[in-house]
Amino acid sequence: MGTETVKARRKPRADSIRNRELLLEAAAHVFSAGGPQASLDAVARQAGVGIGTLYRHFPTREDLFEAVYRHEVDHLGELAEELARDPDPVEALRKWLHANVRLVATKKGMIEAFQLVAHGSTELKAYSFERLTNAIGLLLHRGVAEGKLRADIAPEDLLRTLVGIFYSQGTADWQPTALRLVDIFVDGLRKR
Amino acid sequence: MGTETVKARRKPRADSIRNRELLLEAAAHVFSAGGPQASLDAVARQAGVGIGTLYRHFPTREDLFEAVYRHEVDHLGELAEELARDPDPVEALRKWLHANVRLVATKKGMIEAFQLVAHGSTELKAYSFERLTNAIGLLLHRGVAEGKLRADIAPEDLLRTLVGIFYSQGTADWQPTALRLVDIFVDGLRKR
DNA sequence: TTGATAAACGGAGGCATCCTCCGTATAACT
DNA sequence: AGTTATACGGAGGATGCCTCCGTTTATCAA
Repeated sequence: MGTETVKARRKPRADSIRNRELLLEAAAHVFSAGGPQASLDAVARQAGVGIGTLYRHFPTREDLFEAVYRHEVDHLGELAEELARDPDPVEALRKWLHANVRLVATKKGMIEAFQLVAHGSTELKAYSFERLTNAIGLLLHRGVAEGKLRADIAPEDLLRTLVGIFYSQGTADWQPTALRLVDIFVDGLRKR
Repeated sequence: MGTETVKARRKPRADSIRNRELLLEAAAHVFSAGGPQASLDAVARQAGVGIGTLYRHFPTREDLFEAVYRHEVDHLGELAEELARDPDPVEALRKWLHANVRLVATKKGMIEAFQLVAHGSTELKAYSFERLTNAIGLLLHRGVAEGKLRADIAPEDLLRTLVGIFYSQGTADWQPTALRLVDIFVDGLRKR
């Protein structure tokens, strides 16, 4: 009795971690261009790894979708932390929102993939919502503290507005409009 | 000058028309079970025609989706015209709404396909909306004329309510709930 | 360092699906 | 009954899916 049940686990191999990263970047690229039904062989090729490696990391297409999505959300979160050190808080907020527009524009094919996977995982939705809300909160907070932004808007509201701007837009050539709407909105947030 | 520019076109071949119909029915069946990514070979097999015939009628998968959708909408329209001759107008309305629930339930896989194609064709959306609104109007009108139904509801409102009932339902086992909601609603429409 | 070994890698291969192409069949017309 | 426009079927080459396993390599203990 009382045998060692906790296996002393090795730390993950460096190549494994690296390949996972390569795959996520390649997948974002390929799905952006080809939509959700793009070839997984193409993803592996783009990443420069074997197809077996792809399947080991992401057994199903949905697993890959989900991981890519998380990855992108995390990127936005990190970008917010970076921009939080920008000297001009209003400009920082504007930049971050623009990054969102650019992301959605570039990754149009990916969005469809997300809609497919989002149906399943509410956990994923909750995670994204929280992560993005925090990112916005970070940027808003500084602006308010420095007296440059109005204090009466919650991060959730801003996020929902952003989503609304994306959602209401049709397919073609919506990007300039979305950027304009974002600018107008940010301008409205400015404290006079 | 003035040469005959209008070619005297033969009337379409009977087998062509028949095969088209067979394909649409087979497609509804196969997509219902297998979702939007179901094999087109399977559709042709189910219809009992060659794969070449399928591709001649519907060059792309989306063409097939769209045609199947139109076909189903037309079915609902025809059903409404049939039910309009039912002696009991309230019962007729109830039957028609139930047919809608059953359609959506049976053709769950198809719904996903529609969402994919609906993004593209607003023309299709407009067509469906009009056709279904007319169907409802037909059924409502008789009930109102005979003093069996309240007069203060527009066909569009009923259609939107129906869509709402479908949309708000989750995935599993929603059908009984939807039927119950429809019944409650129809009961509410009854003139006391 | 140097094995030992758990962990990860690559890609061949078998099977499914896609879609084109063209020889054959047949319905519509005369 | 003959002609011809039109449609049919399905073989076949290309591509994609996913598993399986022999090979490679990073980690760890000595």
